[in-house]
Amino acid sequence: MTKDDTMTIREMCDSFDVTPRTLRFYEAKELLFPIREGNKRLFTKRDRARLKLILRGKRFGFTLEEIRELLDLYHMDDSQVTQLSKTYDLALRHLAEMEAQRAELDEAIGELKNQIDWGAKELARRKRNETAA
Amino acid sequence: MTKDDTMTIREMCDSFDVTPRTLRFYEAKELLFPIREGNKRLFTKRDRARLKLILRGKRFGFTLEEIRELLDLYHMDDSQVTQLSKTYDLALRHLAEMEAQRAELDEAIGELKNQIDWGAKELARRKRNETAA
DNA sequence: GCGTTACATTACGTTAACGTCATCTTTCCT
DNA sequence: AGGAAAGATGACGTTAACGTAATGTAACGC
Repeated sequence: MTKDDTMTIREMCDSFDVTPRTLRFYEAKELLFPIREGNKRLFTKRDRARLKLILRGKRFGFTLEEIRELLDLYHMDDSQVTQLSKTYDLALRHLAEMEAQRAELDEAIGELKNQIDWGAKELARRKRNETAA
Repeated sequence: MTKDDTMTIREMCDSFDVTPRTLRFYEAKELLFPIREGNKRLFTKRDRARLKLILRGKRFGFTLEEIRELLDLYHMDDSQVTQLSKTYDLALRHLAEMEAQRAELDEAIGELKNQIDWGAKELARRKRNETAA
């Protein structure tokens, strides 16, 4: 990482385990805004923060478009505050969605554990029978 | 639902809020196994249980292929127990993945709440300034 | 000087998960 | 009988999120 706190595309790829194509794609979709030095991209701290959120959002099953809208909340400067309340509503909806997701995840984990217990017993039973035979 | 506990494709669609195309697609992918009466599909209780799990899995971001493998654990009869330990391992991996997902989800919810609080304060500040002006 | 990286742009290809016709039976109603 | 209604099959279309190949250029090592 250079002294001016920017990273090349390769450094970004190594840090976040993504391909160059992905970063260029995200720029085209206006999720990232690397500055240019000549024609080379330089990714700022802001880009890195955004990318972290993008990758997290993806793991939760949000689309890039949904993520793009949410990112505005995290990186809003004074000049954009006009849109704040709209974004604020969006964030609340996402929060509700995520908490519902967590509730269902808890339930699913419980059920899966039950099945695994059943599987464990089943394995034990088979072993007994083998030994007995 | 008929007396023999089966449902037509339409009843399934209404119950689970999916399209006929989706159910036929899942059958083609061997996720569901409706029986046939003439050429009409009849979905059993087992199909309904599987569909519920399929839709849940999708909400958690699993692919249909991943889900298909997991379904075997939930619907294993004695004749299939040979593959049990393989499926058991798979289930354990999925469980680990889901618990990791929950941990990250908790963190993300926390951060999002912070941002929302910031947004709420920002809105309040703007309102004060408007009133003051 | 010049070859090898490192990066760029352009453009066509790919996979998953269905959507959307178009065209046929089967069945039920009047 | 005859015409909707429900369901089936087959095939092509669509979107998201990149992959991949072709081609071009700028800087760096020796």
